[in-house]
Amino acid sequence: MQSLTGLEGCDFNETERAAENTCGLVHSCGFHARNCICSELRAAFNADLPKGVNRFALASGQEIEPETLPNSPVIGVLTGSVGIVAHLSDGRRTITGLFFPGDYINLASLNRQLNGAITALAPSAVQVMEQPVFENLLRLSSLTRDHFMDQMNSLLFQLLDHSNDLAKKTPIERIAAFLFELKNRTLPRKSTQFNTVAIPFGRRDIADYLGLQPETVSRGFTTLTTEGVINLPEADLVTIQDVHRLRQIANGGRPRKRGV
Amino acid sequence: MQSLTGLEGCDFNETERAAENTCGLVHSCGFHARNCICSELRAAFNADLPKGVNRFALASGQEIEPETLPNSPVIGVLTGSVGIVAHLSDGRRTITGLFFPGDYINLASLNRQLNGAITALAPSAVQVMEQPVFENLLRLSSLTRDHFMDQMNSLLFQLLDHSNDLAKKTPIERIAAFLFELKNRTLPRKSTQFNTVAIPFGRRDIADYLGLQPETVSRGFTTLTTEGVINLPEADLVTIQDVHRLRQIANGGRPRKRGV
DNA sequence: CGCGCGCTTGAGCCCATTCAATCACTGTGG
DNA sequence: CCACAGTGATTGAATGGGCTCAAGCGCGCG
Repeated sequence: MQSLTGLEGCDFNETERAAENTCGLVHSCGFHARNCICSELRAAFNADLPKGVNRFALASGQEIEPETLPNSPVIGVLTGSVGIVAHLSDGRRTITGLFFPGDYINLASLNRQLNGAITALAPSAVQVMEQPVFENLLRLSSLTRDHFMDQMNSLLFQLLDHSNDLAKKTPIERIAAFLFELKNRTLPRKSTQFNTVAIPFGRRDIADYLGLQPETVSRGFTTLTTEGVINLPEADLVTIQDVHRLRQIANGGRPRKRGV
Repeated sequence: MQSLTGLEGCDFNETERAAENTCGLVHSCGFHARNCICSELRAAFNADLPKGVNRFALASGQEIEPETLPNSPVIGVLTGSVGIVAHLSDGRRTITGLFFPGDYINLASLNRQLNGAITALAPSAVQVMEQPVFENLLRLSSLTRDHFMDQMNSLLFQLLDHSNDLAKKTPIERIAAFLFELKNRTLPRKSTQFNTVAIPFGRRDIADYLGLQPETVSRGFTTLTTEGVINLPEADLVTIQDVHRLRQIANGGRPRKRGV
């Protein structure tokens, strides 16, 4: 586990980050998308960070090889963005899954293993729960059970939608859909406006997530900008000018060949 | 629910189909991929088909609109192949998810809804469990809980792999990967040989699942055939001649541009 | 048989990729 | 303070591959 830098306590700024959490607790459990289960964790184990639960700060680009983790744990994302990065034999890179604060990755699977490395796409913090602890928590708290089922199902539907994007959408449509995905999945920062989406990582990662080349992503953004659908004051900040049109595009409003 | 044809009992040939199930029971629960939970269902409710659990036969192409089902049920696939079919505004068609006997689709999600229609890609049979019944079953049987968690996680990893296929693989690579997916996910029929894969639906559906055009799929199959990697004695039957090479291809061994 | 349907094969054309250059920005050291 | 390299985003030009349109073929069915 040399790639993991253990934290003495938590050296990422918790109070600053707490604002990003729905639950608002300083000691976030990482599972705070809808229902916060911090209190459940505390009630079950009488501690905010019981034995078998550890937190790590990950630098941008830092990887966790699933095989190196003990007890096939559950990994919760606290802050930042985490992706599952797979490589083909000739080096092509794909981000198959995207995880934001509140999402979790369950590495416990009897019959199937995860392809790819868990990679921080931006400075991130994760919480690693060893499988026995996790199972205990599930057994003790029905609220947690429900939350997890829901969260898992939600992620599943998300992936189905993403498959839809990758399968038949044109580059611009994919980008439009991606913006909505970000809007839905990431919590809006207080400082930003309504229709503003912060893009949490670079063009290359966007491209690898959308099945495109970085250049194509760049071109897509400029096209959407010149058409007045979006604005990008900075490379990692998008303001949506015409939500209706953008939604139209995301839903197939920009086919390859204009219908004859 | 006019699109559903209710069954008086079960008019699909159970004894014939039972051979396809791991559990081998005549009354298959539809959740028999690894562990059979038929006995759990029976123990919990004292019946093979408790109230709130119904079976339906679906003709090829027949759809179930998720919205028309009561109590956001859990749907288990008993026989055949079921897909989630989504359409873009201009008619482009995508099969975002693929479900085989033993898989299930959980429509209970508080925060997110399923995009697309549940569609039988071949003559199929499904089991619809209303949510309350399902929850009861989960509550009563820890074995079922474990099985479901595992099944869900497995499906999730499957989808991640599929995203990898769609994002960066060339058509031929996708087809190769698809063959392995079929090989892994569908139970081999007794009558067939070792390295034989039965393709359970047509080119169009394959194309919509792999994000290609039917013509491209066809071309891909012929290319693989002429290269001696596979044989296709019939349009829906593939025998793998060179497993090693096919795996190589599925893993990125056929880039767009041969390395200069 | 004729018809329909689905799979296969062929020809031409967009358009995303590829290769390459430029630009914007950051941090480092002289 | 500027020069410099390094990184990432953007823009440009040319290519090739998958899509589109279309025809041919094989098979089951009325």
